[in-house]
Amino acid sequence: MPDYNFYDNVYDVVRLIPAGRVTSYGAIASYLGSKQSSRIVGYAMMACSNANPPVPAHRVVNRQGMLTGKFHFRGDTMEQLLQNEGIQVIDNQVQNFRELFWDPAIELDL
DNA sequence: TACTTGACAAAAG
DNA sequence: CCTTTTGCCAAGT
Repeated sequence: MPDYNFYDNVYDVVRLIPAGRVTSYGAIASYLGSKQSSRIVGYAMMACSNANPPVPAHRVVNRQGMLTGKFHFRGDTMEQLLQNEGIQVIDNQVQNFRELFWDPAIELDL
């Protein structure tokens, strides 16, 4: 059971993201220990649809606050989900991203 | 085992 | 602000 996979680690962090907040792939990767693994985080998100329980991938965006993976969603779009949590999204971009940013390395750790 | 792909990030023009 | 290039790591073929 203690099979520590990179994916599970990512899912765990993403699930800890509070509603109304967003984070970046790099922040998660950095929290896991390797900021350069940011791509792997996105890769894990691609398979998040197969994860149980499902992770709030809509709260994970790139460093620009842009909804890069909105096309990978099925049914509801990221903007819909984010706006439902009170996040303003315009042109596939999170407004006030700087304020809504949630860094696990700062919020969780320490 | 080697090559390709990818929901990224940072730097350069 | 935008596009292009480079690096980086894991998974799939």
